[in-house]
Amino acid sequence: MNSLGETIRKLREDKELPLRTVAAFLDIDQAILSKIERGQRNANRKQVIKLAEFFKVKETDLLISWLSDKLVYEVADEDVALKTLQVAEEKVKYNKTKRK
Amino acid sequence: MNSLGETIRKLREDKELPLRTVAAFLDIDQAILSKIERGQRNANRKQVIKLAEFFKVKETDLLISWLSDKLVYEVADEDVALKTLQVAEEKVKYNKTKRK
DNA sequence: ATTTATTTTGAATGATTTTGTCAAAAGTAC
DNA sequence: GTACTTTTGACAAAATCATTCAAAATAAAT
Repeated sequence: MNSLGETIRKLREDKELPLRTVAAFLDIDQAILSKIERGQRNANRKQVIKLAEFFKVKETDLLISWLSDKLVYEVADEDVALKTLQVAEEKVKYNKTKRK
Repeated sequence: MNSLGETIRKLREDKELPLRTVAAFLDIDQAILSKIERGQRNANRKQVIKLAEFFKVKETDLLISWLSDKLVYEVADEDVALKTLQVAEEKVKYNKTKRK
């Protein structure tokens, strides 16, 4: 249930790699990676995919972690956060059946 | 389970009001309202609140509808959409307990 | 069917947000 | 202390988003 940032920081530290190394692989400045790891910046899809490749973890897992972070952020200061997520879920389910 | 746009279009048509009238109340161009009703543009919070006032419906209901639309949009083309929403839900729940 | 009212579209513009770079400051380990 | 890593914040470029406007399309009324 960790954020993407926490997840990749742990992966990186377990391998004892500096930000520099991972950032180079992603082709971004290490400052950005630092911010991503601490949840100060959002990664983009390409970066998430490359991170999965780099750390050899399931791409889908990382994508879900990343996307759900974005959703949580979007409803963060709403007291209707939970309700909103539940309604969104129903809408997605409904769209699924509807589409063809 | 309707989108915000569908909801307010119905409200407006039931009262047989032109876009112009509602748009004037919101202090926006009618073109924008037209787009909002058809889901081509996102409303902002202030507009949603004014819409609730105008149509005399529960502000919270409209806000949830609006916010959930945004979430659905964000995960729309993901095949992990549902999973993502569920994970987001867990994260929100977790944050709730954590935050004192 | 012509006129009138309403709605939709899209191009242009402006504002805001996002994304990134860089260099200096802060922190860690030796 | 020095060397290395991480964090910070100012700044610029790019991308996204909101808005306006006028014209085109649609619908309604007579």
